[in-house]
Amino acid sequence: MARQGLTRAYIIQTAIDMIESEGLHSFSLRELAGRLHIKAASLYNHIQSSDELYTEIGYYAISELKKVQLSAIAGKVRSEAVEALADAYYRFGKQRPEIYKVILSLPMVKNDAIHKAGFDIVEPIMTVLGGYRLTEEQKMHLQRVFRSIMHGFISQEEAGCFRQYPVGVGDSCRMAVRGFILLIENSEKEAEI
Amino acid sequence: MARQGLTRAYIIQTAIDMIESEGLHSFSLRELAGRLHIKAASLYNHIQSSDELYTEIGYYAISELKKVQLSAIAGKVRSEAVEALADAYYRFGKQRPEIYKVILSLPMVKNDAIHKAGFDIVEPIMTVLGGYRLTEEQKMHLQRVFRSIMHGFISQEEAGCFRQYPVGVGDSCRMAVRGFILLIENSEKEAEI
DNA sequence: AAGTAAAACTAACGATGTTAGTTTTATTAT
DNA sequence: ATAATAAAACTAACATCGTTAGTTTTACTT
Repeated sequence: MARQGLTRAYIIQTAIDMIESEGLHSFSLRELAGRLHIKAASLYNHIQSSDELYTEIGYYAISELKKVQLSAIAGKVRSEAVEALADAYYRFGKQRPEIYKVILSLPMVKNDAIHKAGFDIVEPIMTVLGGYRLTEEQKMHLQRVFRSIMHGFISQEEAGCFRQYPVGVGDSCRMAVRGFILLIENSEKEAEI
Repeated sequence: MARQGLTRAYIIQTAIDMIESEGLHSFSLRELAGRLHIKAASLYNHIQSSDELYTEIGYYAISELKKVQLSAIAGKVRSEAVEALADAYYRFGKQRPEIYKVILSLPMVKNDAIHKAGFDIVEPIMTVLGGYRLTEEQKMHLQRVFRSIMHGFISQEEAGCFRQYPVGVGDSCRMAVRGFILLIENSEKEAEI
């Protein structure tokens, strides 16, 4: 039964839907095939391997994350932009944790297209940092600091590492962002000398 | 062949050695059993499940991480202690990445003993923060900020997310710690008012 | 109407964690 | 020293996983 209308894009989207609704850990090629009313082996007519599928899903996640970040900083600059960016990042990780996890599983070692994805991750924060008077080297460092803070909060909260104390994690995160802004402003002063 | 001298502790230690030397992803109960010269099914005379084994390994990793942190801050206070703590944390994650990964896979949802492990993770940074004039709530937030920064750097560098720019990741991390210290000092001023 | 290529199928392989039931060993009690 | 017991090994099997090989069916092209 060579069914028509079963495209690669549709398969990937179905996989994304399943991962978002039922979790990454319970996802398998056989479940995906079942949802598409085909056998698992038939998937290999559309994809080369499960790695390839996860890579595609990772690309999707990165582009979604980039999208919410760019729309969050639209029309904003400096500290206001930083706060909006952080808020968008945090909300994405909290609202779509399963898809977010896929990003990290991306084999960044690989070549070609992954390079592009790497810049998609970096672009929003680099744009915001462009609003400050900083050297290129400072921007490279600060971009990493921002991503570390945000990823640290998201992944640890998701893992349940932040349950110990009765204070809101969102508040903790905003405090971290305040510290990050302090660091940017401090770096700006150093750059002026 | 009911071999003598095959204790639960020895099995766990063997698993740790294997994970550290050959990586978490290539570890399996059958490989572990092979190294111990028994069959995989026989492992179940000593452990209840692979989850239990990973939990034990996670406890080990947490205690090791706590150890290096506590020895790093011995005799130090305030910013010097923060920097030493961060340095020890970063080095641990970099030198023992496979074991570090197990910590996060710990099912923090669970009850009882995991609670203790949670406090082992928090204790060193809370000790250092004790050297500042901060409210309890500030300490709770700042402890999370510290852990997020450190975990963010370690896990993203390990995942290869920091390959884009030709500046040292260690330098980026030290910059983040400087920002964290700025945030602490800033919080201290607010607490005094 | 015949040919071709895409896309489905069945069947199987090796690996994973795990369980049930059996046999061996080491220690304890008689 | 011998018999009983409990611990710890065994074999065999199950379901699930990703994946491959080879076959059959479908839909489009000539």
